[in-house]
Amino acid sequence: MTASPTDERIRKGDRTRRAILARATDIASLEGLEGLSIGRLATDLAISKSGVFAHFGSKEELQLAAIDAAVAIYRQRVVLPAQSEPSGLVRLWLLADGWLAYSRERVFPGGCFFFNAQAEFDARPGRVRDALATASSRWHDLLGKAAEDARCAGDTVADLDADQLVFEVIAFLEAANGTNLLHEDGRAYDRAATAIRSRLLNASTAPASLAPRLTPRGDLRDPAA
Amino acid sequence: MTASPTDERIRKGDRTRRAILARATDIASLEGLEGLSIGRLATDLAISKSGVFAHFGSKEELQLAAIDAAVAIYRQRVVLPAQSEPSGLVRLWLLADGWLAYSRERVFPGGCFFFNAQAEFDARPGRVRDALATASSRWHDLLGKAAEDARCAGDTVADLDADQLVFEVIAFLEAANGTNLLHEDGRAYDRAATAIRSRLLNASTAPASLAPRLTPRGDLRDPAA
DNA sequence: CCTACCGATCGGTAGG
DNA sequence: CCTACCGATCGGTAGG
Repeated sequence: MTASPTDERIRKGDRTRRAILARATDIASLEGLEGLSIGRLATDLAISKSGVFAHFGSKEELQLAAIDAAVAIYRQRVVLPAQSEPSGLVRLWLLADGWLAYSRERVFPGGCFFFNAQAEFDARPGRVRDALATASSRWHDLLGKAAEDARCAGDTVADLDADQLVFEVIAFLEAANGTNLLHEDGRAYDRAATAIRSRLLNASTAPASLAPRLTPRGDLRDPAA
Repeated sequence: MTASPTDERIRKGDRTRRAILARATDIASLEGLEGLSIGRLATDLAISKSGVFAHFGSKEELQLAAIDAAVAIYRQRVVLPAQSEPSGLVRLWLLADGWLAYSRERVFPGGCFFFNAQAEFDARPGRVRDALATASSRWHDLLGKAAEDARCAGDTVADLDADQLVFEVIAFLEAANGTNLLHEDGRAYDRAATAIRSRLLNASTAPASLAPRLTPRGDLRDPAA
């Protein structure tokens, strides 16, 4: 069976929707989710304003769809690569190091999509803020689970405060992103990696054997360097 | 000599300007420096739009004036109270603890003015971004000077990396502000205070005598509690 | 500080 | 997906 004209039309609609969202997440990372305007998206993509509008129905729905799209990219880029790692502390490191690469390599041109969106909406009640808070909680929980796994496996000091550790790790990630963007200072990523490595070794019961596994991403991709 | 009509008019103009900027910094902390609109300021203050406009000449100048006003409040509230402290490490603590109080007590209703403004402008070149980068650098330098003072006085380990310590302290402050705003979680401030205290004690050559001086602000104001 | 106005852009709608 | 349109609001100006 060949594709029907209806299938074709649906597929084309999906492609347009994806193109809109790709542009929307980029713009939002640079100028904010509120700075995102339907008219500008239309101009950039050379379609009509109402053509963009029809895909979402309101600006708020567009913002929510952009958040979903950004979550999917984040999952692919930061979360998935670390999921097969069995050791909690090493998984925590891979997640953190993957996040630093995600920020440094400008997967979104304005730096971490969520960093900007959260600062923008943290004082504005509504569905957008709720969606951002949920995404943030999931990320916290993912790191928290890795820390708890490590503790249950006896890889950390018995009285490890997993929430405190996660708070500190995330603080370093966001500070690296923010400092790098505002001051164009690449050392911020090194400072964050140093701080996180130090915290993980401090929590570990076997720092000597953990240390060589906390290598930066670049070393893994290019072992000859 | 009594005040001339001209003096009177100048004084009234100053009062209006101050009222505009007080409102402007509050709005900007909640909705961003770009979300700040001249028309809305005029409505809120019950004066005409061009009346607001005349004080600044452009929206960018209004934004720059709002940053200056926020810097003055920040100085008064966070920087000055710690300046008389002779010990570098204790001064660093007082600055950090004062910052947490400034965020927690919502000196600006949307949390730290600079946290929001920096996330908003860190990817937009221009005078506003430059002013924010300068303010950020001054804050970094102020904390860095306190750390260097401590090191020169022999209060820290000899090979202390002052920039690394400052990076970590600021990371904890901003994470506390962001987490508290997005999740309405007061524990974020305790986590930041715990983390900073731990870092300072770790850097100190005399942690046992330093520890009792790293008390939270509330304890100082109400010793009976 | 005011009124009155400008062109541009905003989100959103009607009708196709 | 389109054209054509709506009221509201934006930053900014003219003239006082």
